[in-house]
Amino acid sequence: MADKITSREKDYSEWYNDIVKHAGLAEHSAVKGCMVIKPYGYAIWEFMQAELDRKFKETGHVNAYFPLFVPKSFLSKEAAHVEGFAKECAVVTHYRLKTSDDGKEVIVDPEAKLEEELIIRPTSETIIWNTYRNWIQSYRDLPLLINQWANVVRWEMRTRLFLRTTEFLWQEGHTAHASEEEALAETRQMLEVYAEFAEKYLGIPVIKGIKTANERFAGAVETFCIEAMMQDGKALQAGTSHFLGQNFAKAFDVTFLDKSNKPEYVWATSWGVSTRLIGALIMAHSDDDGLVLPPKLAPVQVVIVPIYKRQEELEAIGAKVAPLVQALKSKGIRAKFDNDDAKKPGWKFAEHELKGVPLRIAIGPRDMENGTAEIAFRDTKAKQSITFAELENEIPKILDQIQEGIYLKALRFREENTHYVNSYEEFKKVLDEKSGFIFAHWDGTSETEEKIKEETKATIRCIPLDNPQEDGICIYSGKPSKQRVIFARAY
RNA sequence: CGGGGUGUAGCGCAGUCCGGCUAGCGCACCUGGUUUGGGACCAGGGGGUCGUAGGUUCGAAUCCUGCCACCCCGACCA
Repeated sequence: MADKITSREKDYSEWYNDIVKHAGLAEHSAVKGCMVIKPYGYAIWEFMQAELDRKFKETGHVNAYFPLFVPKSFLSKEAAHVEGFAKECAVVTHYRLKTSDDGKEVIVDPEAKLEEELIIRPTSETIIWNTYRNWIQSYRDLPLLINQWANVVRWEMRTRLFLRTTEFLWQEGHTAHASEEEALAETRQMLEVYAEFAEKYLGIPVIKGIKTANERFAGAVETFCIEAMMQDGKALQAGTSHFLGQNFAKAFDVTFLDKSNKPEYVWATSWGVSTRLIGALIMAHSDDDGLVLPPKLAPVQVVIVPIYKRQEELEAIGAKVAPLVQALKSKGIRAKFDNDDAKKPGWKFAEHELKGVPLRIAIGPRDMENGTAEIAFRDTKAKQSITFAELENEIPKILDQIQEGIYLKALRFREENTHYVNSYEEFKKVLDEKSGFIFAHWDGTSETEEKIKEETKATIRCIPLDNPQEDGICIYSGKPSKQRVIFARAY
């Protein structure tokens, strides 16, 4: 195995970068903080999109598209919202370029200054609520259940491929409801959609919870989230669903007439997941040999590598394999016969491991004689011989088994790295020596959360839903507490 | 924005300290041959404004100044 990939133990960040680069997922672009998502990485995003889009439609949502640009004045209409995003907005000030007087370069035409600057959306609540005002008049117009697939820009100081880039791709759902109960139900429903997607597709176990005031979305009344654990024990927020109350309805004057002909402000939600999920996928499952993909999101699920000496042998293997590939494709399985004559088997093995292909099948002269094949599992590295005739029926089962195995491995990892502590000393010790999720009592104040963050870099990731209630004392302040919350260092 | 590091062929690097012939190596690529059950081998070949702009010098990848980009560690955040 060529040492293309830095080991996780040696340098976790480098390992992550190596995976992204060598598996061909993305690369840095000529624009600071922005990435080029390469075809292999984008294919994974497309599988995510397809499944999420299906789930959104199934729950009654429709897609629409709103502008990239937001008038500056819109952003300032909701106080908490503007405060949350003001520091990271890209601003368009001019609409024309011209050639400089010496003819050597292109400059901004000072004559072409915009009357009102345009913000490149960091999220679309404002432009959408400004639009919804015109769409909503009566309770009969509700609920309004819209999603959009879009790019957004947040001018972060420090970026990391997929995890935090200046521009990223996401979906943002924005819904309007006639009652608080209904909006809350929608918020919870979409959280469930995300959680199920994370566990069934990404193979990543997540904890559903509520954010504390410090971590809440700017402009939300309540932020729900799914939190995942990465292999270095750090937490990653994998999706959020916000109950916005009537904050944006009031800011943009969105009212409806209820059944008794009384004007009421609309209740709102918004929810989103982004290309960050690709980063989660990498950090949850991959190993020192490369990417490990759950079958449901793998662009190639099964690769068949022929082993041969002479051209006739390759042709014979090709002829044997073609009906299998066809049969698998008709079952919806993404199978590939890697008959590239320029690469040797060993090279192909390494390459497909690097790219995370879940299942590899090798067929050589011995197999041709015996009517067998060698199957190799990417996730466990296990290899075994199987009769060729069984492949067609076994492969779908094996892929399901791999999908499940990846999830269970991640779940076991999370359980092994979840700790319960009862004192601040113990808290700091566990955080430094073991990392992971720490369940501890907290007095419920922002001040305490702030202090702990300053001193340890750990934040409250969430208060789990259906959290068991138990009396205890806050590890920091010693004040009484009714429940434990999850602390962790986070991405 | 602070601290540290890097920028030389598609990729990975040496050369830079101490300026000097035609800028080198591995991988990849092209041609031919031998190979093929875990990143094959031999022979021949193509590919470079040495990040960029300026300066010093007879002469700059090498010295000086500015700028740009990226990586790692912080602060900010999804």
